[in-house]
Amino acid sequence: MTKKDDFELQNFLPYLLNQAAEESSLAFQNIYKDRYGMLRTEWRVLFHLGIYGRMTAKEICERSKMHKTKISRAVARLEARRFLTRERGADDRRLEYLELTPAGRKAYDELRAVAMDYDAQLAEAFSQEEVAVLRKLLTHLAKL
Amino acid sequence: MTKKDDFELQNFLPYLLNQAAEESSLAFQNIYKDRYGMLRTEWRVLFHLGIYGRMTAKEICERSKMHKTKISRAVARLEARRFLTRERGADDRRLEYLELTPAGRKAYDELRAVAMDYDAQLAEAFSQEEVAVLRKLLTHLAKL
DNA sequence: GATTAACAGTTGATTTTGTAACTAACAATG
DNA sequence: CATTGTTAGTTACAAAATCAACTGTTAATC
Repeated sequence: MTKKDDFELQNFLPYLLNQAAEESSLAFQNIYKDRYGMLRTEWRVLFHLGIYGRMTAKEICERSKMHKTKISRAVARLEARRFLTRERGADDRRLEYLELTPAGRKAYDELRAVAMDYDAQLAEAFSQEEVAVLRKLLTHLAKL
Repeated sequence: MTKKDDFELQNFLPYLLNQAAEESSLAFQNIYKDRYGMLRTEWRVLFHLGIYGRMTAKEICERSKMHKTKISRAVARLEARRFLTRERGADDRRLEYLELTPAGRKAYDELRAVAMDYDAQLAEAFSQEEVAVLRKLLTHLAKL
């Protein structure tokens, strides 16, 4: 209850990031979960494919830092819903190229709109410059 | 592989936050897990008590947005390690006031140092102003 | 003051995740 | 071209998360 260290809280970046991510995910989740019944892992995979287009699970793994089994299962669920297709690599048959179906892209577009709404709220509370800095640093931290 | 939407990625704040939080947690985890054998939920509870001092599980729940069962179990583990003590509220016996023991505070102090090292790395890559903006906005997003 | 509702926290059942061991495909070395 | 190693992805099992139902306590209403 009594604040002991308030100032220093600002210095705990891993803590702050977790707090902020959890908070935003919950808010975002309230919308997409009811409407799309999609788990966090699933929309993250969907976003990767939507943003970058056709790619393999390995590539999603490297970019997202998600565990490969998590991706494997999210891909299976998204495939079951006909949101993506898999295609074995012609010259390397270990690889599976993933690509959104039209239905998958539609879901992505809708979720993208939700995410952009969420972003728009930020713009109201902060200056353009501040939001730009936030995005720049987050992008760096996420090592995209 | 082919980028389709690169520009728009910057707009997906919930996505970016998750990426950044996951990445930073993994880096942070490599240090604290081996050294302290502590789970993410546990250090988050520890941080709350370290930062704010004595408080109830309910308050941690509200601030952290973590699920109350997660907190309940993290508290039990931290208590088993003698990192905190519980005390029933005198006038409301439903409440349990949690407080770090000296050992708990020691662990917190050490983890805080790790977190601050992590932060220091950021300072090398970005200007003071940028980092300040990042912290300000994350604090706002986390609704502390 | 008895009864019903609300709240703090825990426990148990189910779901999701992580770890490690596996399959299948390719690459490198002898 | 056989053997050994490596890589992409899956699966089995163990750990941890969520959800719902529970205990014990306080507050509200009759």
